[in-house]
Amino acid sequence: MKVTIREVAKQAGVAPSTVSRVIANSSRISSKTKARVRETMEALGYHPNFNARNLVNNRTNMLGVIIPGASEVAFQNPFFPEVLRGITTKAYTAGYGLALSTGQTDEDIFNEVKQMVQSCRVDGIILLSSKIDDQIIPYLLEQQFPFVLVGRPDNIATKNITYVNNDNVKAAKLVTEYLLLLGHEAIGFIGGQQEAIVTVDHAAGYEQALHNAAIPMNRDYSVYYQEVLEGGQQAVIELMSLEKPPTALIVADDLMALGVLRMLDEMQVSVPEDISVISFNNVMLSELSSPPLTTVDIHIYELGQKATDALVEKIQTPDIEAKTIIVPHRLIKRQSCKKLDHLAPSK
Amino acid sequence: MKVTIREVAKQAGVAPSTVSRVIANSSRISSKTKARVRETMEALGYHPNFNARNLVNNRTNMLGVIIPGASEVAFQNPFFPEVLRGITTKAYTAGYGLALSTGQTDEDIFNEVKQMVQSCRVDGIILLSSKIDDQIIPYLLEQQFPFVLVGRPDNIATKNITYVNNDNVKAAKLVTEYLLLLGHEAIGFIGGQQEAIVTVDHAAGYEQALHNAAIPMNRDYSVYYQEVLEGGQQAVIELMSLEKPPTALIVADDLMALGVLRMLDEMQVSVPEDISVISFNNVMLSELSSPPLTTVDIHIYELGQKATDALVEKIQTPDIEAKTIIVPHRLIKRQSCKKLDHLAPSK
DNA sequence: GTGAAAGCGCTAACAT
DNA sequence: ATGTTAGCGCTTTCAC
Repeated sequence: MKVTIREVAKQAGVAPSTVSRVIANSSRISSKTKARVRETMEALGYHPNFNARNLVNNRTNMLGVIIPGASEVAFQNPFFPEVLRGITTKAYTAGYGLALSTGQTDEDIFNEVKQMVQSCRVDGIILLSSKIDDQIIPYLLEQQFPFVLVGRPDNIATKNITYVNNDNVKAAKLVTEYLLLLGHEAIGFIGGQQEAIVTVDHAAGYEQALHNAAIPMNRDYSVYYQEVLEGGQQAVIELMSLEKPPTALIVADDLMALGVLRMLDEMQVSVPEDISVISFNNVMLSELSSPPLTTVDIHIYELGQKATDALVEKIQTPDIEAKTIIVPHRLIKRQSCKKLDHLAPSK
Repeated sequence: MKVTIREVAKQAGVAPSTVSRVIANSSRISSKTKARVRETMEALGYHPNFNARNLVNNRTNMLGVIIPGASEVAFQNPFFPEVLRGITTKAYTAGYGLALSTGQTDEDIFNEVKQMVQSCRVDGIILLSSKIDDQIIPYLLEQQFPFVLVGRPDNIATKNITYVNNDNVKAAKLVTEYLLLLGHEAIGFIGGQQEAIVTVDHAAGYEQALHNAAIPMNRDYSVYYQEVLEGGQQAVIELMSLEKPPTALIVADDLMALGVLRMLDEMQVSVPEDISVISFNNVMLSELSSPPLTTVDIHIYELGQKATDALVEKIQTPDIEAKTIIVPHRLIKRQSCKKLDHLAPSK
């Protein structure tokens, strides 16, 4: 059936070990033999058996990519395809294949990770965003298995974790300060799922900015929704029915912001005239909404690339020390925010 | 380092083969031994070595997923994450892992496919959408390697290809007829990349409908763009600057339609009052645009699921004959289409 | 510079 | 019902 190293050897009149050395391009094989062997490999259509190599080398040249929570849900958000793009390009150039997690529940996924690790399916793992009380990270640490995290660990103090993240606290602070500068004080905060670390960080940045501006926190102004699209819509209902509704909204994610815009539109509240909206991620679609969204570009693609680079490095240099890579963010001003009216010159 | 089958055997006082049989849950092992062996496996933290198994079994329990063209570009479109979701769930329940292609150029990808096949990296392959003159399919056929195609083969007559598709001709016809019913005759067609089979089918359906309605084709009304977002925008410029611009637009994809809406908005052309827009896919976002898009739901998620089911079946029953699975489509009427004014009762 | 042989961890005859 | 043994296809000492 499949052509093996022995047949190549026989055909080329050398020993199997020689063929193996040719594959590895060993320096102690005469270029003449190399040429001859390569020729027969070509002629016979030889391809090394991946599993046999893996078995003896204890390597797979595969990277595991763990999509958190339900990939079911995750894939609804352009964040994941976008990191995947970044991962993909770097994995390709580094010569690694990608194995995707398929589990839907946290438990399934944890089992998959164990599988990948224990059964030598992958050489390293990329964890896409972490949640509070995650059990995967401690496990990987204990196993001393190479991995990188996109996002940050629950407890920053935890040593030996290489992660690639944005400074989400600062980004949220920036966004809040921007709205404050525009004269808004009643600023609503629509966060993503509460267990997500990014949500925690966003909330922290938001609070810091308000605190620095000496604006008292209004608990009613902070709401959290897991569902991206419906979440945005429900959040608007919740916030806009307050006695004193906010004049500006910080939204966890562009997609969620689209839901927000939609609901606002239905309520005949116009953006940015009646209310300002700002969000995070700068997903491709954010410039296509009406109005185009003011948002924070977090360079998702780069997160994926940097994570992959770091992982490959870690695999190839096991003793390398853990790194923290912070990808910068950037405020993209478009048309969804406006100075609060009573501050406008016309007043 | 890792604990092997021998150690479990020794520890449990049995032969390695017995342990192997316990793993396979062979019926000819006493339940007493099974229990004992399982216990020691647990105690020692044994996990079977994936590569060793693969080597002897010639299976990998992995499915290759080939993202066409540049995954770079592909991932910008929600279509791929969405099929992936479908694939993911079914792969998980069937006990298969997923290996993603990472190549960016057609050539890279073709090499990856060859790798996957020749080096026994995967048991089967899912091809996500096909192009004209694709070289992968002939190769896979020649190798007699299990694969399914999402989309349809270039030449339907080609035998032995299992594929999962929509009836895109019919869908495009439906859409055109719907617009005709609304009184539109000047109907623009904004297609995706011309080499994509889906584009060819869409164009065919569009032409059929016009033909049946005895409306002469206006060549200027058909334009093709590869880029999803900018493509939509450019297409609008091209079509709207015609002497007699269309009163309705058929757009290859929801995302592209968002680009179309955006540009129309900039031109102060209002949808659906001034022009009707209809598209394909019913991606989650399509109901969030303003106005919400009338579109054809092609059940992308189901395409992924069905494809995976078919592939798994094919792997497990190699001699099964090729199937064609057509996933039904459905017109989702929202607010982007309207009766042409001169037909309205007020006229 | 090249060959012979052992072994990676597992499974599947073939014994018993 | 369980043990023995021979490989799967490759790499890698160790000889020469």
